[in-house]
Amino acid sequence: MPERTTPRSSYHHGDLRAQLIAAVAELVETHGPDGFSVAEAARRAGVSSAAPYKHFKDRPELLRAVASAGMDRLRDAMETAAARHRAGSYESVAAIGQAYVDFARAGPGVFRLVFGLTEGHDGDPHLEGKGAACFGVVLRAVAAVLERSPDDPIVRIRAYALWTFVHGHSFLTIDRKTKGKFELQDEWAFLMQVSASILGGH
Amino acid sequence: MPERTTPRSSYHHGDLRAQLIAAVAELVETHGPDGFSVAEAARRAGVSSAAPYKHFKDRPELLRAVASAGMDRLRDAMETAAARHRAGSYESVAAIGQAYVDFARAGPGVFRLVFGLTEGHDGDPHLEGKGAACFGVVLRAVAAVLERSPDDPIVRIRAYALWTFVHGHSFLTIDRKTKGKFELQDEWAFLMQVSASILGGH
DNA sequence: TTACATAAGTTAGCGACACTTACTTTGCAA
DNA sequence: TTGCAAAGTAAGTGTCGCTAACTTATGTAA
Repeated sequence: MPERTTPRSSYHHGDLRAQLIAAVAELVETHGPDGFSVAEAARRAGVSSAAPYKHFKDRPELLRAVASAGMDRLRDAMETAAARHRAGSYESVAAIGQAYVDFARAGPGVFRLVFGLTEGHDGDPHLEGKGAACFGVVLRAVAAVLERSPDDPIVRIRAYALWTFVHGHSFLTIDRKTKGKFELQDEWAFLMQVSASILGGH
Repeated sequence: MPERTTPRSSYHHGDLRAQLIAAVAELVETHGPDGFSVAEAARRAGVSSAAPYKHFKDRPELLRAVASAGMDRLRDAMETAAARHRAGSYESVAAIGQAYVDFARAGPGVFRLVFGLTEGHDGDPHLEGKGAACFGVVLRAVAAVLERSPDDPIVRIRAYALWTFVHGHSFLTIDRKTKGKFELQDEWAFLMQVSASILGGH
């Protein structure tokens, strides 16, 4: 466990904000969302325990920044995954779902943070905007399949149905509630089948 | 905000364990999972801050007890809901889902606790058993619809698909990510449609 | 180049909390 | 009645969140 990633030569750190976010993301992953402390993150970045408060108002704001960064990575992963398939194909939709699940599996702590943070942080417009952007990726993919506008209610409700499915599967997966019900290749088949079933439904 | 529910007459409390669990459940609901403190719970129960440690090893064990009690209530609600409909009907399955969502909406904090606790509390056999019992309710209902054994792989996978759907919808609902996509009566129709679609699928 | 406002660090300290230890009160069983 | 274990208390330790007051570096304007 590295006490400090890059030893500091000067009085000023230069990259503290980003390093704090990274440290917290790591801590959340290993010690759980409540098992992290601002002090410990500061220690890892090699600064005093008061330094973080020059960059973040308080502990929740730091957590929110981690969640925000996580959402950026999630949206990026979804977009990349979708782009690997023909627009309008079931595969493109399933791939988005696969990226979602993979993201959750790769960082359960951050994933939980991203989707469990609305608790005390109600209605942060910044975070809500990023959430909407993520949903937008799904909307566009579904719209392409159905050959309709992303604003069409039918598109929205089917996209939502897909989202709930994938979201639930992700959560149950990282909570280990699945207990060997699915193997890796089965998961892709599962996602494809669900996508087709929801998008092809009458 | 009541400082103490039932004033204590004797030195011994008599019902501290249960009152602590109730106090924590309330605190989790209002202040979030990390916004509660053992000290505050003790204060509400009218005892010293050291008293809880006569009943619970540490903070996580107290949280686990709250989650465990929550799971009991959830399973009970699911069973009650299922019993209100004919065994083998789609309604019985949808009703289980509705009970699940209602439970989440009624107590988002506890719900999140129940399904987010596997984080640091990996593999508590007690909790896992209760989780399996909840899934058992779904399994039996699905088995009745499909007229197969609850151990049949087909039953298990369809029950799992339903679970992911309802679970995802619950989470997105309490996270307010739905933003007026569904009204109350629409939700029942949604659950019925999904149940029929998954259980009636080829 | 130099002056200086400001950004970004520091130490010191307060109150709260998790948890321990040692002590006290009480109910119950022999 | 006595004695013991269960269940409470008070006091203390180390950590944490956060603030206040201070110091150091940096970029800009004269």
